[in-house]
Amino acid sequence: MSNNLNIIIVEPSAILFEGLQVILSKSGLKPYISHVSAFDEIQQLQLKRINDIIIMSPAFIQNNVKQYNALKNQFSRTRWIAFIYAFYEQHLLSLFDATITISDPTAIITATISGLLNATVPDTQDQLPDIISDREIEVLKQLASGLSNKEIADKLNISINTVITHRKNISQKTGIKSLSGLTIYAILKKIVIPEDFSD
Amino acid sequence: MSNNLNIIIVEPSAILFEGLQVILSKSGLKPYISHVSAFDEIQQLQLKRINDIIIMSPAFIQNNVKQYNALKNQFSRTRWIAFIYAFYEQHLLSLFDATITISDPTAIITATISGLLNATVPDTQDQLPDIISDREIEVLKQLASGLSNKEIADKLNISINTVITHRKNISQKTGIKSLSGLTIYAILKKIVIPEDFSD
DNA sequence: TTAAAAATCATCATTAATAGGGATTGTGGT
DNA sequence: ACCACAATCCCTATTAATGATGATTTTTAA
Repeated sequence: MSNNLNIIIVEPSAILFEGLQVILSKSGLKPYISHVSAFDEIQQLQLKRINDIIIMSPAFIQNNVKQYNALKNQFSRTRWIAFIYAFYEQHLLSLFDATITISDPTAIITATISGLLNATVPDTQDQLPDIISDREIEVLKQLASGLSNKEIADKLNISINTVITHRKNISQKTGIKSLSGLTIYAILKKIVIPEDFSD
Repeated sequence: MSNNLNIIIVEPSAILFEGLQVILSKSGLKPYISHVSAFDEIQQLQLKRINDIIIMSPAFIQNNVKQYNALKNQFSRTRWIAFIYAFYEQHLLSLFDATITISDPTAIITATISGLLNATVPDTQDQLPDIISDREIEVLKQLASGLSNKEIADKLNISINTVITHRKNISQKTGIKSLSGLTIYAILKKIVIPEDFSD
């Protein structure tokens, strides 16, 4: 088995890419590092070896899990490392083989990658269940944005009864009954972004 | 005026420090860069020149605004740049002279620093006002946790009328009427933490 | 080609919340 | 002593939301 380690960093931020590159270069793993800025560029790559590692933010796959799973199947020997600098849900992180955090010291990062290289390839093919439907997400979004059932009905051009039904289904599926709970759920699911409401 | 730029990066993350250092080195500003890991270490530094720049996360001053303001007074010629890789409230960011985001490209970062060096020193001494009272915060917390007016009344051992009044006052002070809006406000003000509701 | 979801709409009774208004007591500051 | 504000309480009318139950029409996946 060839020994040269090939790391692809998928990261639009110059700071993060450069920082990771420096840390990895210092690690003693002597990796060949390449850089792509966008998730879509991964498809153009040729990844066939067990020593291929992709490091990227879970943000890329957040609304793209299907495409990610397809890529994982296509590049079955590749190891995928989540590079975390914000909160992500556990089920998203569980789709990766390992995680690196922005605050990890060099030693931990090196150990994480070494650990991956020595480990056997796991084939847990967890699928994260997108519990709630597209329309329900739309309703939840409006809900978390502060609109009343009536306002949502008007905005989405549906009857208020439909909104109420959607809402009931959302509550049933998530087990969350309170509006504030649903709002927090919407934030955690990145259906709404708190920053957008700074006024 | 001496021309040598002195940048102190206050950043515990090795990745972020290294990344910033690479970007800054590439910038053409030819800075002398030093590294401290903790906020407290700033006090030990000797900063007297107008070409001293501190780059650090707003997280350091979040619960420490007084100490930060004291340092700003002590090192009055120093420029302070917020290094952002998470959401921070505007009033916190306004305490800085400039901001750098993790996703900023090299050119923007260079321009930000150059801009600071050419600008006159502003002396806006904003203090962040805590608009809502202790009891109101308590009510808001319960509200954002999903309790109804009645439940809050029972939990805090007050009448439901009092809860409603508190709530009215909160809405009046913040200008936010919807429960979801108040929930987001509570999250932004760190009155509740979304991660605590992962169930 | 079916069966299972998703998306739509509805009624009725009950409970919760909102928008007004007003009131008392205590405390900290000038 | 006075003012501002926090914290407490109350009322009424109106609007909004919930729970329970039911149904039809599209989509989607096996």
